[in-house]
Amino acid sequence: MKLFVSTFVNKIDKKGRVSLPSIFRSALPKNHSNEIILLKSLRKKTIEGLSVLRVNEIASRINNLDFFSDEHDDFTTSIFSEMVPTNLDKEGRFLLPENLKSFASIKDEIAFIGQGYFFEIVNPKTASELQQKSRDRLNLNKKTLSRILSGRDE
Amino acid sequence: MKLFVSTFVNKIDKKGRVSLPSIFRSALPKNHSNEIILLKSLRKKTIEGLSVLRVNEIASRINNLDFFSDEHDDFTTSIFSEMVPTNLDKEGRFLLPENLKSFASIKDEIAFIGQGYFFEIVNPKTASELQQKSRDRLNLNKKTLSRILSGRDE
DNA sequence: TGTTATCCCATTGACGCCCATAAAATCCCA
DNA sequence: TGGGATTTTATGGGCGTCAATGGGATAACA
Repeated sequence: MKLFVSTFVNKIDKKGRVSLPSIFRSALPKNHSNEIILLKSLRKKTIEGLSVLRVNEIASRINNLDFFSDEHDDFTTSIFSEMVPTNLDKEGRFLLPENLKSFASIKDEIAFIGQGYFFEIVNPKTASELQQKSRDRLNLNKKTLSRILSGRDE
Repeated sequence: MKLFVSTFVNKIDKKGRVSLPSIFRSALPKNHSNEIILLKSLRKKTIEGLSVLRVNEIASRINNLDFFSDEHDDFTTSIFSEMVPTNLDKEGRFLLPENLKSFASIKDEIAFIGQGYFFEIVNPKTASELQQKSRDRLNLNKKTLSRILSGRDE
């Protein structure tokens, strides 16, 4: 499946390396199968993990914005300038830079949260909190919930 | 039949494996005939079993939501991050992860309840309770029942 | 030349593959 | 249509493979 799904908790070793979960690795595009891009989330204290493919999509969306708008500048600054391209080693591990670790309050264990077209990196406790809160909010909004899950288009 | 119908109770062996009932296996799409996706139900303490096909449908519905809405985030988190893609072995068995077992109070026997386009996984006692409740509710609402069964659309 | 990143090899445990068997379902033919 | 023969299904268990992790050694870099 070419989607990032499921949740995994892995350890950070003494050298600062973490394994990207195997099924996330297999969701990366074949021609960039050992490259991911890390980015501080704009809305939460989490790190987003993106494939090269995804970054290109984001780039083209930004490209469609008016080039001279403030919005355009804000996006290019907040997003492109903050991206951290990262390579996986032969075993599928990568290094999480210190500033990103502290941004997401990550110490020695890290949770990978599949979000479909990208994934989130947080500390494990935050992961289950985020999941619980999302479920609670959806249950308050049953109409939408059943529309999505049942397939009725309205 | 390309539908999940009927109810079955199977055992979980020492290694944690369960057979997916044969006719459920034959309801899986041919190109993903040994892959199912497990998902905690958003409404009940049960597990839903989905085919890849079904997951793709759900994914595309989520994709149609406003990309920057909180609702979108809640869905990607509640659904993508909690999906458990699972492969069947050559004998048609799969592993039910511990956290899902405890979520649905499953020990060493599990009931598969056909739901048409997906199936439910619960413990056998819950299965018969659920079935009885559904029947009771339908009987209280005979008008709807006959509308559905006769095919009149209103 | 000290620090950081990558390679390479080892270990461990989980999972998938293979083979076996008994019970159940299906077939088949008189 | 009955009942034995054959196939399929559910289940059990051994074993090899792969993923996650650890750590020494080498290479890149500043």
